[in-house]
Amino acid sequence: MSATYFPQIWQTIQQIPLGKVASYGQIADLAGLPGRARLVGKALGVAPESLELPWQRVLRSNLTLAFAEGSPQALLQRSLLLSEGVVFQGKKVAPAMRWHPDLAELLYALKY
DNA sequence: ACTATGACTGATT
DNA sequence: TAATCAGCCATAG
Repeated sequence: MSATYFPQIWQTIQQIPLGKVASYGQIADLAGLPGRARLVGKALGVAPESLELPWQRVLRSNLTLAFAEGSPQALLQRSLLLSEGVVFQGKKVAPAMRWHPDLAELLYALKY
């Protein structure tokens, strides 16, 4: 019972639709791991690149990027999001871009 | 066993 | 709006 959680987290992140964003805590909740937002960050950090996770769609609960402003990673994330149509309001992503998953559909998708 | 450390949060000030 | 604080909990050393 430890890194066993990672696949579940990765799968949940895969469900984030193009042009939408979710917070670390939200992913943790959806993955059945309430209160483990930090674990989500960890899981992303160690995720195999072959999974091609939409990591850029995961940000803080206040809709800001988790990486330091101006850092290479933050710049990349920002451009990736912009390229898929995500709208920014200053440093934050527009609230309307948040992902509101249908629980039934999500659980169905995660069965596989 | 203990401490430090996060791609975090929510409440409080 | 912004800074602080206290929880959070799996990992690493």
